[in-house]
Amino acid sequence: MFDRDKAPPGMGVFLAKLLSHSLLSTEDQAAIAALPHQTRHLEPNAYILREGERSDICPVLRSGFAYRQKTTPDGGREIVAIKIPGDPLDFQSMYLRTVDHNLQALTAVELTVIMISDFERLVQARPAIARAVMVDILIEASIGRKWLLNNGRRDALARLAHLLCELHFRLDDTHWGGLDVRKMPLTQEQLADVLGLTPVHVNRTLKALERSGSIVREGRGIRIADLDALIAFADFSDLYLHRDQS
Amino acid sequence: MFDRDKAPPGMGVFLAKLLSHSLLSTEDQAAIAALPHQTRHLEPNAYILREGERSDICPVLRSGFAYRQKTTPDGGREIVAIKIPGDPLDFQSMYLRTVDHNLQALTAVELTVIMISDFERLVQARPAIARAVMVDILIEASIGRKWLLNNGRRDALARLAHLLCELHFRLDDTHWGGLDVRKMPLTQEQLADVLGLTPVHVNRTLKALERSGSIVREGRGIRIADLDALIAFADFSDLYLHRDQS
DNA sequence: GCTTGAGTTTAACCTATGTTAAGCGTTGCT
DNA sequence: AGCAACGCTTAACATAGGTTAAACTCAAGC
Repeated sequence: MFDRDKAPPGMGVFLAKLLSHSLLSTEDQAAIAALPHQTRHLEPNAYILREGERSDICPVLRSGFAYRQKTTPDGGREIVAIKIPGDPLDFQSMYLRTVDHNLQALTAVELTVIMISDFERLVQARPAIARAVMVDILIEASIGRKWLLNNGRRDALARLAHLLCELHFRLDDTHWGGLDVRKMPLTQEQLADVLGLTPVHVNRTLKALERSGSIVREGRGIRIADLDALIAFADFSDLYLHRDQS
Repeated sequence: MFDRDKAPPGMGVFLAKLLSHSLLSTEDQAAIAALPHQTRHLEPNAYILREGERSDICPVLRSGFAYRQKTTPDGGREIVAIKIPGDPLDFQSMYLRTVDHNLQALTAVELTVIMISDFERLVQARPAIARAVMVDILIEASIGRKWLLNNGRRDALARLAHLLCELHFRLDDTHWGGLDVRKMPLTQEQLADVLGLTPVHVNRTLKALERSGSIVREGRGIRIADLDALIAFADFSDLYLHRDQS
């Protein structure tokens, strides 16, 4: 799904992501591109942030996937957000003292790491960038509300279909070509942790979706075979993704 | 729980709320207090915002309770946020074109209504206020993540106990004295819509909590009788409320 | 080309929560 | 006072999804 070699250098994907929902002047864009930053590579499941920590970096996902996760004391885990290439991973620490969830690499990952202090200066100097940050945060919150609705009130089939639709459209936006690909980044166990189900039931539900013809599974990958059918199962509408801010 | 007559006039509760998590200079506070605004009274269940709408107002909850709500086409409803006196109800429309959920009065409600354009001017002129807005938004998002964890991975008892703890501490912050009161604002049906359960099961679970001695029910109200027990059931920690930004 | 281990699949059985439906307060209205 | 209406309670029954456990697949390393 994601080809590391094709990732634009430096801030490229990040800029593309911000531009997908916000307008930024050439100067704003140049200011972002000029930010001092480091690149970091992480293995799958490596922690980027831990709950309770304080963070002074602003990591951006240059390639690969990541997720936010919270756990219960008895070992339950819930994935509360999935982040795709281009996504900023933590604006929150600019404003709140402690991190309230764990942030982990889902796949092998390349991070662009900016110092919070540098980014803060940028945000203070450039209202359009401050605005883009807000928009990004608000869209993630909107996705969270949608997940809350789905996990609370829809059955396993609808939830799974909805998640696949969401990933499809989100990947579409940043021009990675949607989810019709070999490399589904989530294992069935991780899908279960997103949807609030067990891996066993995710397996059953995937089979049901496949039987319906809306998806095809190729090895461990999932390909959307009939997006309209999937949208129907999910009652999917992309309103909550706020893809229309231009 | 809330006594309308004791509400400070104008922007009082709103200021108190912002000050509970952010530092604002006397000038910032004065600028907020000086904002042109209207007062509106609404009946329980009245809509404040509807999904799909565009909004040009920034409503603040001066008294009473409100909730954000989303529905499925087959009539399922999920409450995705509960707002208490002092809470700003919609900063989002300053940044996003359309509203992605419904916002309704839970009880009878007094709103302080500011024009978005006025508030926007304030935010642009005063970085500390912009910051306070961000903090408020981020804390709501953090609460959403916690709900996602609870609804996905904990049983009915833990979820209900957790919600009661949360309301207790949130009401504590804005000095309404916590939740040991006669007037629980949520009906059992509404509790069910928060927790992703059915009203029948909420009833069973309330009885179980009462049998355990951690709560006492007086008429339709709930009083917390043993906060520590409730905290234990819920595995509650207030970290996610970010009550420590001072 | 064998082994290993992570991930998937399947099956049999279990339970927390949902469903339906009826009866029971309170509260507020006339 | 009497009556709606809304919310609460209870019970009997149903089921989506959980649990456990074993077997299977297949890519990666040796």
